[in-house]
Amino acid sequence: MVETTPTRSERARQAVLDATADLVAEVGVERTTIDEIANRSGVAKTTIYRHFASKEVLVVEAVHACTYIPVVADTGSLRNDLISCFSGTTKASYDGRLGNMMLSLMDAAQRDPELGRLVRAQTDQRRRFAINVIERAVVRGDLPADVDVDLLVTLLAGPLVYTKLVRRQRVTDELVAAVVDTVLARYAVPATTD
Amino acid sequence: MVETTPTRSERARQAVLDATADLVAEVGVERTTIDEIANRSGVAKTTIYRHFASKEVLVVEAVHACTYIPVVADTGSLRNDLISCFSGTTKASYDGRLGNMMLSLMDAAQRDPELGRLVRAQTDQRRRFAINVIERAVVRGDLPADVDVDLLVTLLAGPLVYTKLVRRQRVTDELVAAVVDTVLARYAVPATTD
DNA sequence: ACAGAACGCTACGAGACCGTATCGGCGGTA
DNA sequence: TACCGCCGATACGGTCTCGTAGCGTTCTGT
Repeated sequence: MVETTPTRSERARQAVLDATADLVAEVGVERTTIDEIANRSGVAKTTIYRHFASKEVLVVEAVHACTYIPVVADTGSLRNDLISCFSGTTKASYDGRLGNMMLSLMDAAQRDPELGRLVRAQTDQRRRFAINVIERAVVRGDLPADVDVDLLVTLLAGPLVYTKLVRRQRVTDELVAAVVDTVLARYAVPATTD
Repeated sequence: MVETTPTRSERARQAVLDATADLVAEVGVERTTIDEIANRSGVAKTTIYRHFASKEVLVVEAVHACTYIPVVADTGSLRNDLISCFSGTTKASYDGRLGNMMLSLMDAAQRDPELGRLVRAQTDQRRRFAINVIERAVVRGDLPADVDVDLLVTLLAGPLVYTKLVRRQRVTDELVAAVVDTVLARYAVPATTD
């Protein structure tokens, strides 16, 4: 990652992407307008269209640009790794802009194939982190070999996503731990948990 | 419920509400327009405004009108009641129109207080069914008295909602049973489940 | 049958938004 | 310094949507 001085063009482009992400987080995809992006970013509407072919393309790029990848620990403990995984995912996904735009994004994704792919890729990636943790545990023998990994991830991620998106409550570390412990109680070898 | 012959006015009103609910389910709250409602319903736009003050009011009423209440069994078995509860809720909520409009509704609810209240009331009602089942089980002694009811409902509802709204997969009876069994494994008295 | 209420149709003004054209100005480079 | 590329500002045409007005038509109860 060499830090080059950004050109004028790059600065404008970045300002536009930032303003777009902010706006999508605030008012949703549908209510985000090019004129307002121009106001917020200080970049002229004409210039925006020099960089992005349409509003849809811009939104996709802006959302894509603000999805980043959390770091998941590998401590050798299934419980700890899962908590790390879901805490990280939660913090990355649900605090700040990305969290605020998720509902609007998923809604818009129902009708925009490009956004649909983006949201699905995002979801799949989140799940993959958990799947990796689980598969490591299977290898270690901490989980039975025939465990339904897909179901397990859903049992873990579901309550957290539901808490955030539907109930609109904060996903605390306590909740993450409670969810992990409850679900593991079904599968895991008798743990030294408590 | 005496079935009276609907007046002309009532027929128009109902047609409008129906078309609105259809449209919201198809294209979402934001993209639903009065003109299209007029086309679909066969009711003139002028008449729509004679019945409903604004688009927002109409949408709220239309959505409200298509939320109905599932019947939850009371079999005396915690597992069976929970499965009945969540199967019923799932079928009522996530098949058909209501299921298709949930995402758009929750998104719009972030910015429309009236819709927000509606969605919250809907969510709370769904949860209350499960809470009732759980509290009956506590009274029977099938669950410890100090069980965290709120957490328990979240653990049960979360994976199902997540499957439907985020993963966009069908919520099968098998999934409901798997979720219930997994979560109960943590709390319940050793069951005769399998 | 008749009067009043309710509806349908067409047209309209106002505002929001999209995307483009035009032109003047600033900024990096030879 | 002179130039070319990129940006900013303004304005515009076109479309969509809301909500209303005017007027003729149809229904409903008496």
